[in-house]
Amino acid sequence: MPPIKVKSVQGAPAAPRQHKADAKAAAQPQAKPRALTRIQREKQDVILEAALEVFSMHGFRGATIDQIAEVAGMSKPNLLYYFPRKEEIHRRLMAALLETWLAPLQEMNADGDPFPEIRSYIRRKLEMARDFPRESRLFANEMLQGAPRIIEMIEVDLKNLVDEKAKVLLGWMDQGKLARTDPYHLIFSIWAMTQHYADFDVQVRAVLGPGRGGEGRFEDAARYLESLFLHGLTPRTNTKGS
Amino acid sequence: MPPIKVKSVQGAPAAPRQHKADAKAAAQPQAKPRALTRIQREKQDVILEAALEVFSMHGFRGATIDQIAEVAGMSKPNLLYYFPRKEEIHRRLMAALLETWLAPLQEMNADGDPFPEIRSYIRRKLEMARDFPRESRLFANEMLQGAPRIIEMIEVDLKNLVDEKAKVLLGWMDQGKLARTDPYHLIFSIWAMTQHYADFDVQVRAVLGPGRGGEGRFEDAARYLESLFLHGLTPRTNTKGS
DNA sequence: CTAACATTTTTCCAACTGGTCAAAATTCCG
DNA sequence: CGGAATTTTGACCAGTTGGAAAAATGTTAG
Repeated sequence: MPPIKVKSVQGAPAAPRQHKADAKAAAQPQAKPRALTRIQREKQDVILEAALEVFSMHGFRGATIDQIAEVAGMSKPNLLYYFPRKEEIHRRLMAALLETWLAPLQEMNADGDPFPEIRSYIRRKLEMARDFPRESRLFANEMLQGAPRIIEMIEVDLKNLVDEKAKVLLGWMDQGKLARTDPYHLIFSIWAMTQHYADFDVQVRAVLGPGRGGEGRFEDAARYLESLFLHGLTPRTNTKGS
Repeated sequence: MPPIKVKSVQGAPAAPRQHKADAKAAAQPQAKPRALTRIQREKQDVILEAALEVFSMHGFRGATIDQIAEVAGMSKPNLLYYFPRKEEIHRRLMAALLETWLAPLQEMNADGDPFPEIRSYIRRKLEMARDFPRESRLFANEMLQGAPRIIEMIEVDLKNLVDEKAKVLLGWMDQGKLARTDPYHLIFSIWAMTQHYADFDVQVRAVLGPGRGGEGRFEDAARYLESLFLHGLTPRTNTKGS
């Protein structure tokens, strides 16, 4: 599983509070947003990075602005200069996350063959669990709370995407290229297993122990999942494959 | 999947703060714990139930005593009469939870045949996801935070149990009754998929939509998982099984 | 260099947090 | 019933929380 390049969690700009710039020169019909400065871009990134760290561990309510500010290496009021409220930070994080999160599924291609496609989808998701565990936990935290801040995106964007890919899977089944099962639960199972290695990482490492819980665990997981999805657990005596 | 009976989350007693009973009659070498009264048992149950609700949604730090007290229908000081601190409530919840959580795996029997055993393990876990989603989320929340309060139980009790069951699986593989794969990741995959239906329930329901997201979703999941674990996704033209 | 703007710090606040305490209300039991 | 023990309440507290205001300091284009 070679290194992959996925942009870290970072979304569209949101200029810092325009101070009391609205009081003076009210002549302008719209306050011109005035492109972000270098410092703004940098600091916002630092803050989002710190917020990812904290939110992903403690959830929205369990995270405090002070803590995020400390991790970001700045004072709380300074942080609040860039993001006027806690919710705003979280929103930015979630918006960027969702894009990143859906990308692997989008890549699943109807013109390809099911097994290579599913195999590489699993690989990509597993790489994300390995390389972006905090993003994974941020997502999981939001889900555990009932997804209050992203429910409509789940119900619309995600649902549409899954519906579309479920049709692709059904198409493959009709062509006899894939066992006939529930395409939705098929997708869920891939999500579940790959998320697991990020979200329950402590447990995975503790159970595997120091010997097998090292970096190799993702390779082992990938191999296991491939064989599970390919043949299940039924023993095959004629083991002649590569 | 018929209804199952698993005791709700409730652990060993922990007598309420003995007031300032220690000041008077210091003659006694050990203060006799004095069995719990009816009210104590009842109220503690009510509190634990409320705490389960709140902790499972917001995690330890995100939950507040006031909120738990409100859900439990009592005042905060009254709640604190039964559990002197927040951590105590959480501990009780976790202790009871772990027992309940490990039970299904313990039941997996080396003398049985692998497929019926694995099949019913999956069923039991899925039933727990359906019937005790809050317990599942409580567990997930603790994991997401790095399991600070139960790490040693994970590293000892859980690890031992899994090591033992991994040997059972390996035994089956040696007998040619089960495909040769990684037994640890096999167990992880069952955990992952079944937890998913409790922890990511919002997502599952939203994606399945009102039509298929109803009660039947657990039956569908059970059927899908059975066929996945049995044969994987490879199409079988000679569909002659029952 | 300097005015205009961007950034940072200091100070402050009201609401909320986990938790205490004594007094009042209730329950229990002989 | 009556007294002892248990349970509940209301007032309170120190520390934390999200956030506001304004003053102080940097930065940069003209």
